[in-house]
Amino acid sequence: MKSEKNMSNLEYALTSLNKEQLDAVTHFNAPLLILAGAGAGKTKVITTKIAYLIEKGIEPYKILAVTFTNKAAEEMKTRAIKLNEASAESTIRTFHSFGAWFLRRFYSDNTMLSRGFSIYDDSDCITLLSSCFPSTNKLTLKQLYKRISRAKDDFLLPEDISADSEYFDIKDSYQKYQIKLRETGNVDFGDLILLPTLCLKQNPDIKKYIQNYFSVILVDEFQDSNIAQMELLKELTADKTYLCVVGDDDQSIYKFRGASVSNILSFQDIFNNADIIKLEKNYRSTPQILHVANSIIKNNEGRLGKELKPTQPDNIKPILFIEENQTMEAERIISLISTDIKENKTHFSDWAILYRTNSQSRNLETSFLNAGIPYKVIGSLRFYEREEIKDSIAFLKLILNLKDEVSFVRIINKPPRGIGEVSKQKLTSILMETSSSTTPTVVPLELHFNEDKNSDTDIDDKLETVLKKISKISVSKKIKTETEIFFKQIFFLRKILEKKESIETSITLQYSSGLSFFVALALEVSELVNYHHTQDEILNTQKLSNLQELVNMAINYEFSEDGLVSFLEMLSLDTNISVTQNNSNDAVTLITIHGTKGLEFNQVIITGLEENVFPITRNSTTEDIEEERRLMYVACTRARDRLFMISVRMRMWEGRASTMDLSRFIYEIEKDLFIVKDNSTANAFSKKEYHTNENFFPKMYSLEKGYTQHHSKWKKDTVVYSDEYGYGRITKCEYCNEDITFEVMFESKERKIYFPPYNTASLEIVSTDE
DNA sequence: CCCGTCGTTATTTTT
DNA sequence: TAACGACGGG
Repeated sequence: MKSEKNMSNLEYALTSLNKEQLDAVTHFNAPLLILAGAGAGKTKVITTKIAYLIEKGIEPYKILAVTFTNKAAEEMKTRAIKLNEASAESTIRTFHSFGAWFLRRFYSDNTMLSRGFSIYDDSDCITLLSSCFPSTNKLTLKQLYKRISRAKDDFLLPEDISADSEYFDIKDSYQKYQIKLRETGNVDFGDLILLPTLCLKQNPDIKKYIQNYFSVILVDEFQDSNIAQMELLKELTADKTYLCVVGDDDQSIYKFRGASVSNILSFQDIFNNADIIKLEKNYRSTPQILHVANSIIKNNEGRLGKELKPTQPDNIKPILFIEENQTMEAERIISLISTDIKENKTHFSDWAILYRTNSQSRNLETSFLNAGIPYKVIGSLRFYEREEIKDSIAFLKLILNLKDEVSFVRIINKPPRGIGEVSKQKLTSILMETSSSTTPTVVPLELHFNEDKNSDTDIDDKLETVLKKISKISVSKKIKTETEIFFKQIFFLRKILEKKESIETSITLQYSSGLSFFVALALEVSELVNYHHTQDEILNTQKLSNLQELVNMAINYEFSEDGLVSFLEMLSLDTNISVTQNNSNDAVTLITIHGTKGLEFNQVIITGLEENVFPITRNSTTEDIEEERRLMYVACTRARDRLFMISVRMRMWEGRASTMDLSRFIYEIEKDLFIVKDNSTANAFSKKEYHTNENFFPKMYSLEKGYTQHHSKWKKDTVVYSDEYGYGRITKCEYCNEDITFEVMFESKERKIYFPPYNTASLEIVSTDE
């Protein structure tokens, strides 16, 4: 029996829908394509539909909903649960995380995947390629990787590529790469779609099982799906499966990544008797904003054709500011935001600043810092792409999968152990070679349910084998010793992870508080903390605090092998972790237009509206321009209340100051639909004041010397004060030889992990309870 | 093998 | 401009 509250939530949601939306929600039995314009209540329809289907008797676990971004999946889940708690049991994931879920569930030795396989990101893959083709330069490898990825998006395996294919020239390299990738036991992004699809095609039993398992499949942002994803969808869908996809051809902005709008166009051909419902009423933006958006997008040829119809009350017309340079651009933004907050008492978080390329966020950040405006940058300097984070992740990955060559090469000489390129080569060729002499299969031939995790051979035996191998390699004694120590560290941590109690050392781990302690311990043992700490002092960087952030992120994961696997999976798939300044919730959002898909803001400022910046026109075809135009359309339709656009006359671009032309998109907007404020006079310069004060940032840490006596200093129940988080109490201490790691629960309810002396400089002891 | 210096090059967009 | 790679001396 569902609780009354849920019933009424759903009922309320149903009554708030318009006719088309209600039709879409209650539609069943035939496949359904929903064509929904921006702001037409797409997410509302999908989430209500999930709740509705459950209400009508569909078992929640039988519902699969896929999206393209983690943010969207997250949002969908929360909203569906709000309407019906039972939908917590539904599978709501991104396409890629569904693929990972599938592969882990149907893991088998025959796939050549390691049990705890990890996901190589682009740069990992390029590293792998360079080990396949050592003499090829980076740029060529990058392009090669791009094309291999496209081939995977198009659902093409090396052996499928015929002489007349556009991919024929990369056939052999692709083959070699794929074999090498299988040898590492890991996967790339493309494999996350490709391998499950192949698995289903080749294993009728699994296909039957999974088609039976999911009886409803919902897909959001369908316009961004590629051929391989469509192929996967076909495999997942049986005749009796109810399939419903939602998309908007005008918002297709991922063609460069292999997305194919043909999926929408041919939907009715592939899925027979499919119905189509159009949602054209826009509930998000003012009429003035929609007029601008419509007048831009209508310049595209080859649309399915639909126009957003406004429902919101009138507001002011969008305004275009023309400024002298990028400094003035930033100042214009700051003045818009701060006057509005003063006069209308709006919040920083109402505002989003949109740009075409991540690099454009830099200018804005420095100006915001100087003006004291809180902001968060989504994406840009990807957290997980930072050197110290990648190092740590590589080490953790290696604990799970010894065959991970890319991670091994990355980490074996960090901190510097005197192992250079030549020795690395020798080590990898011996250590990473696959145990059996069987030629690796590119394609998984047979998968079975991963129910019994066959207890692998004894860990100590494995270590013995590795040590024996090392002893035979022709490298210096010093390197041998270092490598041995390295692997002993790995195996030691592996044992801790598996909670093999046989190790009686001075360790008293409580196996609590999630994965954080394990991550902290791994960073200590690997000496990465020590190393990056020293680097911080030399380079005046903040690597250590990033490492701490990584440790803290692990707190919600289970302290187990599975916990580590999911933690690493999240880090590879959830790439848009935001970097917040001032630790404030009320902050302006800085984001690329691609990143805003599915989001909405009260106030939107689109920056850099200049030719070659937006649209970017480097060897671009009409098709590319049309995609840029759709991007502009997405940008405009993010705004609820007000839309601002900024264009500058002069911009630092590609290393030099260049004179810019107004974006062609500006000329496409009919004149009376927007207001122009041109501030680009020569005297605009006189107002300019540069703030290039290098000493603006206080030193983050005044580091204590003396590495001893941490045991007695940091004890359970000690009350501490941190500049950043306020007052807190030490809730847990864990010891490993000389090292101590402890957890602080702050009054703000935030939990943080500390590993003295590295990150305790800003922590003061207030009192000890004794 | 390590690290510093000099010269080159770069800006799409992301799972 | 700044960030990164190639190269050479220690």
